[in-house]
This record gives sequence, C-alpha cells and structure tokens, in this order.
Amino acid sequence: MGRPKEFERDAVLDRAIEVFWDRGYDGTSMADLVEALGIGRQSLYDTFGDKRSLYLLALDRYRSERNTTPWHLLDEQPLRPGLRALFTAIVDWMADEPDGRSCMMVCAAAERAPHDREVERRFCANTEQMERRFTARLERARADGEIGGQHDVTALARYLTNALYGLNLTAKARRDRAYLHQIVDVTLSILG
Amino acid sequence: MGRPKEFERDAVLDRAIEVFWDRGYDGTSMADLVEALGIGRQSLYDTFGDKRSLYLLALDRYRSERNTTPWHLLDEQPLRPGLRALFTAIVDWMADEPDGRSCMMVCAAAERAPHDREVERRFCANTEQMERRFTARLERARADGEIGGQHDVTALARYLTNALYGLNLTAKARRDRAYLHQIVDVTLSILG
DNA sequence: CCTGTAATTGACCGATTGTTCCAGAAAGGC
DNA sequence: GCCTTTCTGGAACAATCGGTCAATTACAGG
Repeated sequence: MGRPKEFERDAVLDRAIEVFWDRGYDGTSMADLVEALGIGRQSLYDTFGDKRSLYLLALDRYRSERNTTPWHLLDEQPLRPGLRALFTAIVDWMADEPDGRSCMMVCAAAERAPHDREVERRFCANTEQMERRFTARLERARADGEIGGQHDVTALARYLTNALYGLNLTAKARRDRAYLHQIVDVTLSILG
Repeated sequence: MGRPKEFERDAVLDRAIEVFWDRGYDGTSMADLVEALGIGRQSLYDTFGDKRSLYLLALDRYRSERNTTPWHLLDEQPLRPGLRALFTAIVDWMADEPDGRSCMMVCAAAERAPHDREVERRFCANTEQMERRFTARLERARADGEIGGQHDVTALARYLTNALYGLNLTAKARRDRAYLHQIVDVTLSILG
C-alpha cells in the first residue's frame, strides 16, 4: 500500500546522530539536516516529526546502537586488567577524536538537560546504565575475592562513572594520551 | 568627552554571564541579550562588539570575578580537611542549583570548545589553573609530610581536577547531596 | 552660550529559522 | 487499466536571526 520510502530509517538516523553530535541541538538547523540526511524536508517531518523529536530519536539510537564503548573488556578478564583495558580504550578513543568531541550523551546533557526533561531523562538512564555495569562487575569481583571491603561496591561504581564523565571534559582541554592515562592510573589505583 | 554611558560595563557583563550561562551560546539571541542587559542594541555592539566577542568577554569575567569556588578553604587548614571542605562546598552548591546548572566553563567547553579555538583556550586555562591550585597545595602537603610519595603530585592534581569536572556532569543526572558526597568520599580516600 | 564627541533610540536590513502547503510521482490492491 | 495510499520536491510561510544605519540626545571643554 502506498509508495515505499526511498531511504533506510536507521541509516538516516545515523547521519542525524553525526550532525547533532558535531553541532549540538541549537547549532544544527533543519537545512543542515536536510542536506546531511539526504532526504527531502517533508519526508523528514513525516518520518521523524519535528526537530526536537528527531533529536530525541537520534539520542535513543546513539545510546542503543552507536555507543561503541567496549564494555565487554570488563567481563573477559580479571577486574583490574579489565578496568584498565576499558579505561585505556576509552582514553585512546578520546585522544583520537580530531576535534575533542566527547560522548554524545555528555554533549546532550551539557546543552539540553537543564531545559529539556526528556534529554535529562536519557542522560540519567545513561548514567544509571554505566553505574549498573560497574556495579555488576564489582560485585562479581568481590565474590571472587578480587577486591577487599574498604569501599561499598555501589560507591565504587559511582566513583568510576564520575571519573569517566570527568575524562570527557578533561579531554577537551588536554587531548593527550599520556596526560589522560596518568589520570586513569591514579583513578584505578584505588582498587590496590 | 562626549555623552557618558548610562550603564556600568561590569554590571551589564554580569547579566550577560547569567544569560549565556543559562541558555548557552547558540541558545541566546541578541534580542534576549538586549532585553536582559537592559541596554540598547547599538550600545551593546559599540561596547562589547558582536555576539561572539561579548560571549568571550562574559567567559573572561566569569573566570576572573564570578567563579566563586572557595579555593581559600584549601589553604586555611591541613590538606585532607581542606580538600574535604572544598569538595563539600562545591557539591553543596551543585545540589542547590535549581536546574542542575554546572560551572559556566564546563557549559562553554561542551558547547563551543570543539568549534571555537578561543573558547577552547579559555577552558584549557581554566583547567590549568585548577591543576596549579591543587599542585601548589599538594606540594606544600608533601613538604609538611602530610602525604606519602606513592603518587606524583602533578598526577594527583590532575586526578582531582578530573573528579571535579566529573561531578559537574554527574550532578546533572543526580542532583542529590548524599549521592555526590559518596563520590567525593571515594575520590578523596586515595589520600589515605 | 556653542561646538565636538560619544551614547542612545528605534527602525531597518537581508539571511536564516522551524515548519507547512501543495502538486506530482510511485508503488500496491483491485 | 484505475484507485488509493504514501512519499517526494520545491515553493512558501511568518518569525526570528545577527548586525547596521541614521537621527537624536546628552554630556565635556571652550
């Protein structure tokens, strides 16, 4: 029934992610999007709604499909090497980003969270997810006797999440592998 | 000579800080500024140049005059209580900000640093200043025998700066005093 | 007082903003 | 074939964007 779409929804959404990620919400115009997405203006509105709704869809897709943080590194090995591998991979990725771009959720939170409850909700969910991943791994480590009991597992997970968020900002000031690794070293030294 | 200005430059700049801080660079229009600053459009352009130049001036004034971080707490007491007092004051401030607003330099860096070298420069300077403040205090602590030698003083300073940056983002997800204090506890526990 | 200089005011500029309208094109079901 | 449904492309919308212009106003120095 009816004429079929000439584009793949997800592929277009991926391009929207790239544009919003690069220029932010207010910094991106619908004209920018029409050009970058390669579809007509009306198709854009029919398929994704208005600008804000497209932005939220892009955020959702980024979080579920495009965020390539290699969390699997955590589970494949003992706690300490796993954490080091994870943080190293993240820091290397940050140092390689040409213009110091950070995690899209961080960009979104900084720009829109104070003014858009839906963006705030998504950033909260992102934070909780990271926290849960760390918590799960730390609980296993505690059961395996890999870490002592001087800190609450939940507190440690929040501490690690906070450090990752910090690196997103620090990397904007110093896109320098050694510099960032030095911070990671101190951060992880808390686990002995 | 000539007609005197009817406004105080610094007071107007303070109002500009507030607007840019709240709505960001792209989110603020010149019309917004004219209204909030209470001066005419032409006076605005004559006195502060164009929008970007006003933004940079606002950032400079924020950094030199309006950033009320109580660094003095660091110097008035031994290292550990000083750090705890500083971090506690910052976390309390964050928890009290009604819409989860963070440090203006963080907002500026997230939105503009990737696209504006002058904003990036100012964020780098901000980072270095924080780092230097921590370094100076830590060096004194080391000389006084307050801390051991398991970590480089510079590395520790960068670690603390990174943690503060992280709290700016974490506070956007969880504007919760106890939650943030828990992170501070773990962060500072590294000093024994 | 008058003159020179600078600040104010408000209208105004073309460009761009997000969004909608509409005529036409392309498919599926009959 | 036709009809219905959906998608497309471009023109068009009022509103707003950052920025400028010219006329007017107000002070300082003579």
